[in-house]
Amino acid sequence: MDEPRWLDEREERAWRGLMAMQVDLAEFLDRRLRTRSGLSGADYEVLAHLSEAPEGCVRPFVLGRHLRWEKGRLSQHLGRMERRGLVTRDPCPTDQRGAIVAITPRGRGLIEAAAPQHVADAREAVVDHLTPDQLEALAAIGETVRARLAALDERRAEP
Amino acid sequence: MDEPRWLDEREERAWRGLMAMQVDLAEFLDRRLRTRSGLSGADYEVLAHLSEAPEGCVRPFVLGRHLRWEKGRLSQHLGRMERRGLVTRDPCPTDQRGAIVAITPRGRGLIEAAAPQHVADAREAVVDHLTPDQLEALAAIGETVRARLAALDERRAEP
DNA sequence: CCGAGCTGGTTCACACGTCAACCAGTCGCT
DNA sequence: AGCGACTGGTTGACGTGTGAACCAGCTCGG
Repeated sequence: MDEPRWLDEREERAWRGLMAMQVDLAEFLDRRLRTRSGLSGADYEVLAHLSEAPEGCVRPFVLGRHLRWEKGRLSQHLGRMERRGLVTRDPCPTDQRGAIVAITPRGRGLIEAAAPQHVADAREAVVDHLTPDQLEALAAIGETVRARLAALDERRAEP
Repeated sequence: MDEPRWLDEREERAWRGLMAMQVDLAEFLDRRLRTRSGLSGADYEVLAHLSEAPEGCVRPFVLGRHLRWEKGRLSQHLGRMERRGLVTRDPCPTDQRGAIVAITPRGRGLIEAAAPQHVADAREAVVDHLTPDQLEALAAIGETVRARLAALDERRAEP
């Protein structure tokens, strides 16, 4: 276990580049979203899902599965969004313990205004400045890494 | 402004891949660090910088510049780290208003144990599973994106 | 039909980040 | 020397994420 195998120069550049890009990009996107639309990244994801759902309403646990959020987080975030009038929560008629979240007109208005802006941000920061080859490479890398992480997660789940 | 220009399929794959990888990877690294070393990502970065400094001590504002953290954040985080005995804060002899942060033996022990683990995590999740070409591509992409973000930031700074 | 266990949700305590206000010490200009 | 601007740092309010405890309703085997 005391055989570190440090990164060589190429690996170091790639790794540091990835980490730095990750931080800067997340910060940029979140700030843009927040200042232009008054939404956080989390708000955006919730509203995006909700706006695509038929009738604009979903059971929270379904939302949680898609977003891969813990239920506590989701519950709290929905509470805040409800307070801001982006979303409503009503008791579910078919399951007495459950709820049903619906997007409000206000929420829909915000997400519909925010979405094109967000895409423009993605273009401005990343997409429009990479070559087709780089886009392909990025997609492949994302694929690979996510597969690795999923495998590592599974192995942890069933010892 | 109502000309969205949505992403085509290639762009969409790359963008979604990047976003998903970003979330999963951050979560993975942070969890590994936390469960194996009891350190958060933020702790790790602070201790890494401190352990590389001569004498193991630095002025907070220097630390802040390198990490690109806001000063409030840094101050609070150092407070928490001090409470946990990872770090000490003493008044600076040459500047009466300032402080000087030093890593404790306990902090040094933790970071020295954590660092090889962290590199191993980086390998396990990413580095070891990409080809040299992909590593090059990743470095170049990171470079490009960071340059873009820096340019966008500058433009905001001086209208 | 009834109790054990599961599931959907909420809540609490805590760690963390941002922003703005604030304080004291330092610097620069006259 | 003195005053205003700047700088290093702390603090408080608030939004957000994690983990665990908790509760009510559902479900399934005996």
